[in-house]
Amino acid sequence: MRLLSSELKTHVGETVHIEGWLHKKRLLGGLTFVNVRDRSGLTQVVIKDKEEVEKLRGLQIGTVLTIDGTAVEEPRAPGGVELHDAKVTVLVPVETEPPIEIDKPLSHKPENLDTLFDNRVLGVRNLQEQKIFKTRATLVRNIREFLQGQDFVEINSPKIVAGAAEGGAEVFKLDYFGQEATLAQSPQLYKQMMVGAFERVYEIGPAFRAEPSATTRHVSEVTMLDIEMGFIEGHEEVLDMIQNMVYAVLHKTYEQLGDDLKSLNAPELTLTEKFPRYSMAKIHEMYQAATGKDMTHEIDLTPDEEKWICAYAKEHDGCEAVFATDLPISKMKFYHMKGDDGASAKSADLLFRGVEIATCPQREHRYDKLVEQMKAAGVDPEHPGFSHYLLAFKHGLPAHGGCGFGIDRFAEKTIGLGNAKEAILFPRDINRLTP
RNA sequence: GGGCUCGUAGUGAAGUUGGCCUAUCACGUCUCCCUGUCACGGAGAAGAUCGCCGGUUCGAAUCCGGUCGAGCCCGCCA
Repeated sequence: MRLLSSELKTHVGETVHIEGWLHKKRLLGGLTFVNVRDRSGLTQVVIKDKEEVEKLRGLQIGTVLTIDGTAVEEPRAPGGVELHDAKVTVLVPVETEPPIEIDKPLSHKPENLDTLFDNRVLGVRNLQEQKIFKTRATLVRNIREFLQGQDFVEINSPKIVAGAAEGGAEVFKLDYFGQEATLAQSPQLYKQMMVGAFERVYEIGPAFRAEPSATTRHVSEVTMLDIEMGFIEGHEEVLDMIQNMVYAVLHKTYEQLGDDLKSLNAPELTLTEKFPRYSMAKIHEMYQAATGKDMTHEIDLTPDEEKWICAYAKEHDGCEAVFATDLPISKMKFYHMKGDDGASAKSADLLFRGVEIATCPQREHRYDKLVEQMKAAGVDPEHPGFSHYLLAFKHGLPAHGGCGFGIDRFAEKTIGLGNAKEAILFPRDINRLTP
């Protein structure tokens, strides 16, 4: 019966059997320490029998083995328990040394992330690297828990779609049994349609962007959290929901994984329950006053402004998350709702630790207005790709809004990494299609 | 798409105003020593035609041209 490393402390004094990977050997002469890795962590095994140690001669990290031994309480051992009188059985011997470090933290210049990604399969055996992906998984789990607690229904929309429904961004085209199809760049239209059924829906899944972007923030296959909620009283209600989610999810994750985050050098969490909100115009103004650089002609925040306003909000408001509200109408898509002033859209970007992680607009839910905005945007409402979309509106959609929220960037910034790709197991960008 | 930068043992880095480079260091690997290590320690060894092609020069990791690969920034966005 196999025990996990985390279970040993409740089996002190017993003869136990563990299975895992050879993670580290330390030969001290008459005494050898062997670390065995399993899904719950490391077990320290103490071997004095020279014949048992010889079984591991020439075998590299990654060797699959079992150990039978006695669990002994030992304050000097990591975790307070170790195995004595160990019998080693090698199941899968590994004689090739790993191409990258497994038993020590990895280090790399940004230029050499390539080595990291090329060897990702083995790199994630590194416990430090694993923490990145366990953190990411915890963030996602906590997001699901929060949204389910708010009566959101998780949906899955198709990723193979007919034509560029949304327009704008570049899409990947593919042959679909003779028809031209594209990979979905967002579940946007589908989640809106589903408001008519469930009021509150969300989806966590891939979105495909064929933009030839090459930055630390962009990949061509991105994991998006899409949220949409109906019967809102106003745009503020959408922002409140997202703010409350981010606040709850980050606090919970920091509580659950505090030690891991610390060892990854993640920044201390600095959040207020209410995230500060500044209009885009106000940010341009404050940025100009602070730096002398005039960005008021920019329709969006520049990356430098995003960093600046986050630093400002942390310093001035004690919060690392901040909303940039009242996005200019020139940035508005046809399904967004115009602001009351007519010059802005009811939309806001959520910025966290220097980067945009979500866009949170209210949608235009009135059929006639929507059709009007589609025409104004050069989108043909008669196009077959939009008939089902409009059907939902014709048969009654309440006021609604939501967000597109980048999971990759959220994980990256939570951990304090320098590149969103580091938070993606197998990133896809202009140059990378494998592994 | 535009701009800038980088390419040196399996891994991470130093060297880049040409000569002291027969290329340095750390990790890893191999051999030996070591009974409480936990980034163990000690002694030794192997491992690099300095991305590739060409040029300048008495002499090139270093300078020039080309080429391939990668990174960062901008645009765009999550």
